[in-house]
Amino acid sequence: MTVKEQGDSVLIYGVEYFKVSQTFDCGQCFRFELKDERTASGIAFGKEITFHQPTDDTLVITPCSIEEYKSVWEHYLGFDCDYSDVREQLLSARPNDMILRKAMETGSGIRILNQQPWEALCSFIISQNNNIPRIKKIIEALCVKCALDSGSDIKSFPGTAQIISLGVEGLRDLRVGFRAPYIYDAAVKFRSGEVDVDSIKNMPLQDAERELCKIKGVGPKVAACALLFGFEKSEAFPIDVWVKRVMGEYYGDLIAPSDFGKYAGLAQQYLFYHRRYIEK
DNA sequence: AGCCAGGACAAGT
DNA sequence: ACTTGTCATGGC
Repeated sequence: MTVKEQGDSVLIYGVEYFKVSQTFDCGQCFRFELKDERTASGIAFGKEITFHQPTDDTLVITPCSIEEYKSVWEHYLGFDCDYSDVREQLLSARPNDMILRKAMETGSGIRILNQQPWEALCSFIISQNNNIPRIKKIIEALCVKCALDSGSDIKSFPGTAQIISLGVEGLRDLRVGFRAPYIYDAAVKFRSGEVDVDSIKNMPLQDAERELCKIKGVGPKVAACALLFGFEKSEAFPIDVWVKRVMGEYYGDLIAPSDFGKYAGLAQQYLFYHRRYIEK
């Protein structure tokens, strides 16, 4: 991939295995909207940003400098990862898996985003027993409320301190329902360091999961999502209702996450996307 | 109108 | 160790 600066944008050429539409509309992040099939706008890392893909192998990031791309967006987008190599490793882990092959085709433009740990965890606590449109709505309301309270002009994802000052009742007012004490407990444990981001990143998967599950309202599924999307755990494998369907219908429950190897999380995302795609 | 949603938890087998 | 009811809310 080659990168160059042009005006207030960064242009990237030689993009592979990436589609704005699939990556930002596959249920892994909740703060981006598709303006059209080739454009997504939203907020991440406290910055308003637009990703536009005029052709399949070109990406335009606005506003952005080369330095910002290198320090923020390259890793966020997973552009520092060789997807043709990763996909080969997936295929060699499952040489005769025609379902996975098919799913890798339909979702070939999905990349796992590297989101900020706290945002990922908090978002997926909100996601439990909830649907994607409403998850987005709640997160937006939360960000608007906190931006208002702090007098910020940009709706950054609120930090743990802001969540704590909202309090459980303040969270309830945002219609998060029974998740209010969960979000609050997560903020407290993150802030105190009882749950520590850096040490979790350095733990093996099962230990990391156990750490996150010390938070009230965080179970195996929410933990797996946070680990995959926010803690760079490529082997984390979230099992929600859709993936459960896939595993039952296609594999007859005769498969385990570890069968997909080191990049099980990406396989999961392909399968999740494919199964929901078929439904529509 | 009623079922369901990127679940977790407590209580009951 | 598995099942079941409950939780708050609104999208479809």
